[in-house]
Amino acid sequence: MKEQEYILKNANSFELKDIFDCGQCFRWNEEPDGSYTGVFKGNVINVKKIGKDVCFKGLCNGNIKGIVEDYFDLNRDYEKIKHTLAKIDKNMETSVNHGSGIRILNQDLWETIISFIISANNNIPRIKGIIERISKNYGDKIVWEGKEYYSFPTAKQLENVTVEEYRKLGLGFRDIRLYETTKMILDKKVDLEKLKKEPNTLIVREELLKLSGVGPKVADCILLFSDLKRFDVFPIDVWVRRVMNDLYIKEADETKVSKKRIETLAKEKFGDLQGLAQQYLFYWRREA
DNA sequence: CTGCAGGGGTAAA
DNA sequence: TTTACCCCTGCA
Repeated sequence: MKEQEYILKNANSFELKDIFDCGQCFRWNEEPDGSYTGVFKGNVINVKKIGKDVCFKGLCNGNIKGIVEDYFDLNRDYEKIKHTLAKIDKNMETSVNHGSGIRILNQDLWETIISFIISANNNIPRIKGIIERISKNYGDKIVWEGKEYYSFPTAKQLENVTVEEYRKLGLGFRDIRLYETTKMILDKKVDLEKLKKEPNTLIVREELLKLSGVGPKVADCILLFSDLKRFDVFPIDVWVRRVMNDLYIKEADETKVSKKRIETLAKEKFGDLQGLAQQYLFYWRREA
């Protein structure tokens, strides 16, 4: 672990609030100076926006430039993506403008699976608290600038954690799901390394659905927000259902709209960019 | 202060 | 297709 710094000059499509508040991640916290500090893949990084430049600094287990280029998806042309989406219709133009600084992070697959299992029927403050407690109890301590941080535990580190211990950390009915999924992954009933190599999104999705606590919505979130990085998925939660109904379907009762109908609509409207479209729409609607 | 609905879904009936 | 599920928060 080495203290390092990297400055990305003249960044476009990169706003801290948009990236960290758009619902994709749970381990970034705002500092008094407006920067954010987070722990990912064993690194502790602080990100600060200075004018149009982005300053990354922290403790890294490799070269910081490579690490943040990968994690923050810096090599993808978001300007082009936004332009394409904004041309679809007025709604997309508005939502893309609202979340113009969004980047879809390449988060660790294992951590993303566990995090989104915890997210089921739950709210963000509580999800963040649970993940923090899991990390503090079972992850590795990292000290940087006098403060303690904890890496997200590996599957191996959770191997002997009991359902009761999870319950004490506030997981509620998700305790058994975490326990079973950890076991399935350790036993390679679902092989995460194989998943990363599988090009067919539908096959990966089927595999993820085998995990306890992973249903359609959580599976799609994992596909989109982890380093599996699939944009041809459309996670449908209450907010996305709401925004899609308000903009395009206009049923009196949005809960009556079938998932199938929303999925079909998303595919024909947004095609292979539907995952990104979902994120702009979701973020826009939730903040409205 | 007590009571109760509901939250970024899943699994079982 | 409907319902219960743990825990916390907001609000009547």
